[in-house]
Amino acid sequence: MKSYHHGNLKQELIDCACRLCERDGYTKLSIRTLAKESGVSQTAPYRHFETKEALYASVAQDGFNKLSKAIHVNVDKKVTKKQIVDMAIKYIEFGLKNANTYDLMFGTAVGNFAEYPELLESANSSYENFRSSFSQLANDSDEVIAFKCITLWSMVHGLVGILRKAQVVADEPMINLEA
Amino acid sequence: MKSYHHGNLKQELIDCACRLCERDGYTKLSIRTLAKESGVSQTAPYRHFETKEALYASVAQDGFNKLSKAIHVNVDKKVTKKQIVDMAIKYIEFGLKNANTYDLMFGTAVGNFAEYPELLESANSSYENFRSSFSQLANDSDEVIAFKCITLWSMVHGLVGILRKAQVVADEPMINLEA
DNA sequence: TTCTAATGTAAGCAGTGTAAACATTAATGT
DNA sequence: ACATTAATGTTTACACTGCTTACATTAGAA
Repeated sequence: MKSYHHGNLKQELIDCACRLCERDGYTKLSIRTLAKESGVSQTAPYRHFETKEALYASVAQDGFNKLSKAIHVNVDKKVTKKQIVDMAIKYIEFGLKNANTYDLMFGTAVGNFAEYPELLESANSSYENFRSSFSQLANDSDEVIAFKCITLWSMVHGLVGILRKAQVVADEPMINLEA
Repeated sequence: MKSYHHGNLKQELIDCACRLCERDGYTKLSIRTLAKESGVSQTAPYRHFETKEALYASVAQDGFNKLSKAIHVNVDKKVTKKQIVDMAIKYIEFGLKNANTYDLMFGTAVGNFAEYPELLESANSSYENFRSSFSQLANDSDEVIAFKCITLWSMVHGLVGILRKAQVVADEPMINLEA
């Protein structure tokens, strides 16, 4: 006894897409299977996502929101070096533990964030986490803060990529975060 | 007056794939259009590439070979810091100028390099360029050399990713390599 | 209660990767 | 020189994809 209207389809599609993207990688995701999973016709998702890229954008947005939570630092008080290092480690852990979602966030599947304002805001908000932490670390100019951001971000982002690739190439992890 | 056999199909497919992948991104490439481009039936490519991933592997391999050339340093004599910095810059330039190919080399499109021995060798050879440069820079232990490699590689690899993403987000390049 | 916008369905198009059966030719062994 | 075999090409077809169009149902506003 289910009604014609689903009631909460959009959110259910997003949740399901997040799950499947992280499990199998976003390339394996099809709108049809997603619709089937939600017990709805194969074209119903198009009422909520104009294109597949728009769906990807929602998954990526969810990823940035989770990333923000994972690396969040209390910036009301002064921030210590240790907290910055902690943030870096949390970032790397996030990248490795949510590898497939991470690809969606930093890959080319979503071509232009500006087309998805909510995604853009979530992404910028993640960056703001970085920025405000550095601004509470020392009395730096905006330029220096930006430079420190880019430096650390490049390091952790690059490390995530390299570690994953090294795993593929060497068939065993170079660094074990559990240890 | 063309013969039944093409004569040089495999290499022509690779060349064409490299061109199209770099121009449009590897997701836009289809085996059928590739076949059409070479004036051959749509299933002919399968005589030379078992799967599409195998074709990607060839494109990625070509990318690693070009990367090796781009960052190559003469390691017969001692290597200077300036040469290392030059290498880093060349690497970043390569990543930004061959962005789509770079995705194929460091993304997840080719899942396991070990399945493509030639690709694996080209990739390892690129790494060896890094390693041997550092080994001619100072009298370091293998561990220290490896650490320096990972550090620099993470930096440049991460920077390539971040700069590209920032371009997407900010709609204008943060750093202009031409300047 | 009527009208409209939101949300669902059905059918179908053009394109995809790839498998299977068959055709042609180059290479090889006697 | 000729028969055999392996390499390389073609045809046909299947199951799947993103997405469009036309239509059905229903929730909420007038």
